[in-house]
Amino acid sequence: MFSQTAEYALRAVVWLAENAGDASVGNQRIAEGTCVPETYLAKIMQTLAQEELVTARRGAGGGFALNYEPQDITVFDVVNAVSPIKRITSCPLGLKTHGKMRCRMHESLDAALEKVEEALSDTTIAQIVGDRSRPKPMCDSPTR
Amino acid sequence: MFSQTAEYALRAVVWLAENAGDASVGNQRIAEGTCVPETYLAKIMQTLAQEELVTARRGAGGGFALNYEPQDITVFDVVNAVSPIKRITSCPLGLKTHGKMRCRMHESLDAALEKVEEALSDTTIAQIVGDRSRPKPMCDSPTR
DNA sequence: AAGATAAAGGACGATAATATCTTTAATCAA
DNA sequence: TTGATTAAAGATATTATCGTCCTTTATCTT
Repeated sequence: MFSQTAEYALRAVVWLAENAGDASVGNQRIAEGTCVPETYLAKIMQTLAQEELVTARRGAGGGFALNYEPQDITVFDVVNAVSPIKRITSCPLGLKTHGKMRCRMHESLDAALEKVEEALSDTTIAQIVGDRSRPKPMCDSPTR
Repeated sequence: MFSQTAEYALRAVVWLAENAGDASVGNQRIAEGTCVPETYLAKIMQTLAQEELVTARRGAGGGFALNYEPQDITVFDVVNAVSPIKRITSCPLGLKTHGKMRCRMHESLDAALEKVEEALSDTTIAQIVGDRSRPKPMCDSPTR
């Protein structure tokens, strides 16, 4: 239901919130900390940078840093940045007889999508990091 | 978010509820009525038959018929039959340190999945067919 | 200015989802 | 029993997603 890419992006953002503070951290270190394939994470971080969830800096001492405070980033923001939830706002069949109106079936599917948006918007990255009652995600290996 | 396969399966089930009554209808006619590629629909109907949402009969006069009354089939039943919603019931990373416990992040994702299940379970096929205030899905072309 | 570091970008593979085609098996009617 | 009809099943093609690799560009340090 949620793409692998979304899972990876979330791990990276949570890891940054937990381990980076304001400093930039290189892709390689984030990949190690989150058990995400390094080269693929590079692509995902690129997208997150384009969507301005993180800022990217090249060169020595460069890397990625969160562009917002963890309490201002929701799970929805991250998921939506890398694999946008496509709401069904009009008939996907493009039928002239339907016009803009959706049939009951697509209305039902879209209602579910709306619930997803709501649910994902309910959790911030800060909440994930701050929840000491639960295990942290990521790797067994030390988070360095 | 929802697969093409799920969309097709829903169209087929709704179409059957609307047009077939108790009679068996061949795959070809269902495909025409729903604008779904015929050969691909055949595969999907096969799955729906295996999941016992429909009954399949071969040979002349054969085809597919709903195995339950439209009011007893929900959108969730259909979606789940062809592309099951995979709930996140334990740490997807398989970390020893997590055990069965999910981190807050995966808990949040799973909460969204739960909402989807609830939302899709709220609508029955009968409701879709019975809603005269909205356009019907499927094709512009005559329904047969 | 020169070299080292790290992201950007493009090209390329691997895998999974979507879609098609062909053969086989079951069922019905004559 | 024969032929027509229709789903089952398996092989194959197409497309999107996931993942890797290599070259280029920007930035920092010396």
